[in-house]
Amino acid sequence: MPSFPPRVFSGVQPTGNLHLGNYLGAIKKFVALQATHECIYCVVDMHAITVPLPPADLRANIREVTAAFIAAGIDPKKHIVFNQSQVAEHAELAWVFNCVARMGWLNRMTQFKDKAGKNSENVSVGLFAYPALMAADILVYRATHVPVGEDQKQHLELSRDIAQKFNNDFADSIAACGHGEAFFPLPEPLIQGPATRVMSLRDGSKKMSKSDASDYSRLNLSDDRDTIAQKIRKAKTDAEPLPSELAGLAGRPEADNLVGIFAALAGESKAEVLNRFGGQNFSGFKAALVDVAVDALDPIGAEMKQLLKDSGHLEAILNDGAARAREIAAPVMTAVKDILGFVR
RNA sequence: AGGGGCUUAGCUCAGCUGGUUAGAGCGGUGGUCUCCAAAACCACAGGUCGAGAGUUCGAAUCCCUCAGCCCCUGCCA
Repeated sequence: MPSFPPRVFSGVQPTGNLHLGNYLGAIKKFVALQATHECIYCVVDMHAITVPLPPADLRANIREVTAAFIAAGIDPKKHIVFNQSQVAEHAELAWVFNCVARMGWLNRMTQFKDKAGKNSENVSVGLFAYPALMAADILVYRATHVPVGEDQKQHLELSRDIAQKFNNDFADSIAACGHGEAFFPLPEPLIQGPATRVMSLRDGSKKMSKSDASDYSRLNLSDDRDTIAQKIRKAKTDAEPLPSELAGLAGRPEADNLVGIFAALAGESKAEVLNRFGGQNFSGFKAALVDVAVDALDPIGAEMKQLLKDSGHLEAILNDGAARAREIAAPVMTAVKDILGFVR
């Protein structure tokens, strides 16, 4: 396998309010990677329409995710921030990958099975083909590293399968076109730091989700400080005081979750947090948690509000990012056409 | 395309042969309780009954048209 220059790609779907899970699980990591990698961060609006979404909502959500990227500290000048639909090469390569991927591979995707549920006959073809578009998102930049959460790992593995099958099926043509042994890298997951799986504030066994019926289940990036405080105060706990040791969190999902959130926001380990709060009541711990949560989230929310006031500025950022993304994607797509045998 | 079935609260569904302010469970919101929560209890909110037209004193319920979805049988590629 030849080596490819390192490049990070990741995307966030503009499908609803961004919450703490999105921030700790993705955006915060995107920010950190800027220091060490060339990064491309994409608002994947084409993925958002695999499920019904009113156009006005989609438009607003794209701006919101963009604002969150910037507010959280992503630098759109040094790196690339854009929305997917502006770079047609994503769709173009996705079609090619639809023809590389096998039905059987996609049938195994647990996220599809979850989302489709018993309505599997009634969901869009796009939802089924989603992983092929995701593979195209990554590989149209020949990205080598993808920061993903646990839930996206299976999709990334599929991207690797697609890249490998493409390299394999067209090996002769790839070599003949002067690309050596492999045209696409096999993108690797970047799962760094403690696994920050943020759970619902109402049920420690469920992931924090934008679709939960109760807004008390999540901390939104747009929540003001009073809302953050109220949600934490109402968060589910249990009857015991906090343990002093990590082992004491076993079987206590809600306590574990709150400690995990505290640790992630304060930049400490869970053990350090327990060292400090072990033996204390929840009311005291929650008060401290409100402080760290407000310190971490309120500035981002405030900056987002500012940015959202000027949609022209946000669009300029997206347009500029799209133009620079296209410069990378277009030659890759041209090479793919040559490899496949398309006449141009 | 033809035949059959379905469409009632956020979700799952009741509403018999037309009759007063359309219900339940779950979920949601508020309250009591609790170190904060949970559980429990109390209260509240939310539906133009898929859309439109019609019969009738009166339609979720009957007739017609349309749409969406599901199943079966075909047709085209």
